[in-house]
Amino acid sequence: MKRTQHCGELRAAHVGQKAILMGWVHARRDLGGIVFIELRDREGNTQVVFDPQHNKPSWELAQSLRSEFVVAVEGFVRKRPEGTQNLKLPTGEVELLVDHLEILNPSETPPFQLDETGSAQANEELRLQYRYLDLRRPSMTKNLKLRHRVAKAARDYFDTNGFLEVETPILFKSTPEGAREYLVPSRVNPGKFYALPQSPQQFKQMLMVAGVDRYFQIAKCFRDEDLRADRQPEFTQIDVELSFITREDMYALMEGLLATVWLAARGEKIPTPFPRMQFLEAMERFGSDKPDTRFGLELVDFTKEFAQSKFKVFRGAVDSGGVVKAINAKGLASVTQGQIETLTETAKSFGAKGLAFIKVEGGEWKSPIVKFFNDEEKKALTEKLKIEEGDLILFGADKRETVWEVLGRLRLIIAEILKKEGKLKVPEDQWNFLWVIDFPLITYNPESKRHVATHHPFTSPVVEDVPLLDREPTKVRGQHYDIVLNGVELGGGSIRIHQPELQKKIFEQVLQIPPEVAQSRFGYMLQAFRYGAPPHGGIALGFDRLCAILCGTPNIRDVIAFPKTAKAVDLMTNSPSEVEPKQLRDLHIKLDVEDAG
RNA sequence: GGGGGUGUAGCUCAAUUGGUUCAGAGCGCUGCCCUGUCACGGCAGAGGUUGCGGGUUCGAGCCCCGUCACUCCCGCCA
Repeated sequence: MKRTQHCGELRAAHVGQKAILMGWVHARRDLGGIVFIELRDREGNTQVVFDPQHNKPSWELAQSLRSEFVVAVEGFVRKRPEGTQNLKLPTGEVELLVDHLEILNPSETPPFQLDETGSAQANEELRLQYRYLDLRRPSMTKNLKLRHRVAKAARDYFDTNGFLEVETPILFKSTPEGAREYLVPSRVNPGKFYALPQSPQQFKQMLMVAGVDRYFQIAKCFRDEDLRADRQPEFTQIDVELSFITREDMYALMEGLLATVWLAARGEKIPTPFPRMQFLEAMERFGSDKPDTRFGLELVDFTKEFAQSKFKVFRGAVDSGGVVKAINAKGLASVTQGQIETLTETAKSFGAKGLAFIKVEGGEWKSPIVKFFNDEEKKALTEKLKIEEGDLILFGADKRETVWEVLGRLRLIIAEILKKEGKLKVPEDQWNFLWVIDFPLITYNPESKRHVATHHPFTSPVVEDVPLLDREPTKVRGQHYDIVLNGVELGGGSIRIHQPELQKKIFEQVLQIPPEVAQSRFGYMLQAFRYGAPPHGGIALGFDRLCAILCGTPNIRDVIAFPKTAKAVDLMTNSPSEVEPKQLRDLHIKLDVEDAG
């Protein structure tokens, strides 16, 4: 038997034709005299009918069918009797009357039910253990398909625009800057290791030196860091690099890509060009470099107003060079003491000394601090925060970075609370794309007491800021850009340094990497740049995150066929696992762990 | 490394303050009945070391300690 159609294909137009379908028994409805089977494959469901008056042997065999049996059915397509059409199914106008049934493979009773209309979904641990069953569920199949369509649209887009897809090595060199790497021991080079790439960054820059001009890759990347709902140890990036471009070229290119992808995946037109926001503005208004601009709750500055305040906490912050900012949590005066405590704890965990607040209730400001405010200060607050009955005002007064961080986090928490209480609507299908630009090239890290690259050390400074590199490196802006969507960092990139002297200066003078270390890690790069490296720049988008957003799930595991748990374990294959002593001997590795197997 | 949540039947969950619903419901599963169902229906039935180990108590699914797994967050992710 050879399959003639898939299970989502038959329509009224096929009525009268012979058809052979193959698939899984999705549901069995045995009415005693007549048996209905809903047959499922990747493309959909079709009702097949076993009628003893039509074909007795098939009907008899159909008694033994159970969930998830794999079967082939041969029969003819007929219109369902009047009144029995199922408008919920695309194939619901017709059914297949079976002449011949073949059980290709029986199935044990699945550990969880695969239908999605009935009982609630099984927990994720079980789903991951039996991922091959979980992926049969139509909602997961839908995610796999959407992911494919996005990848296909991206490939076509890049192809149309003159890009070459080039694969880069998975076995790479260890470069301990940045994320922790997965190491791979080399058998033929005892004691030496490869590392799996955190990204193809250095290779794609070498491809530019190689004259590839326009490169892209849908690239696997690896980071041995702790996981999150939106972070897996191995993940996929849409990786892009071009020669002879400016930032403006990059914005237009990526806007075109995302518009293409949204059209392909969701059939939606998204407006381009995307708005742009400077890093400083994002931090001042939203307390985040990836602001969700779908709702307000913006940070409002009161540094000037409280510079002479009698309230010592605010005045002290201003006197020592800090800022005073506030947000109005509209309608949250109903906040409980417990919630205030939680918010205060959150604020403290991000470096605040406390959390000053005002509840506006019953026409008065209820707050332990309001007695310190004079009329002018109250007036400024009322006007700039548009204070009304029922509002809750939260303050941050500290170093400006601390206030950004604290109020930025509180803003998101408050939005969640307001959403739950129905006081704030954040549309899920509104797409607020945003370029965040003009990041500082260099950030001072107080813990290591040295300057670090905000993005990565290959990012080119803004040309007119280069003279500041020696005197005030943190004032230098980088030619870096992030693409943000609804508060999620979709990706980022930069125009790169292509001059060997400037690159060497960044490594050695600014980032204080010892020359011999810079030479051993990046020497080949500095050398390559001496052989006519074109000006170039690139970007990388988080492909899993992109797909998750398009699928409407907050969890990237839902768009990855075989993801790992929060402890980086694959529950289906039980990896990682112990290895044979011989394997370790071959690799010249001795273990130093308790309970080693 | 730290903090929060969860763990009871194959699955999803319930079980008032520790004590007459000390193990229950729906779905699934098994058997029987049923010729137009599509969340089919009806009848009957099987199925439990309440994650694991300890402790407190006259008595623990519930309280305490430890541990394991999953999950969310912080740190981390150039």
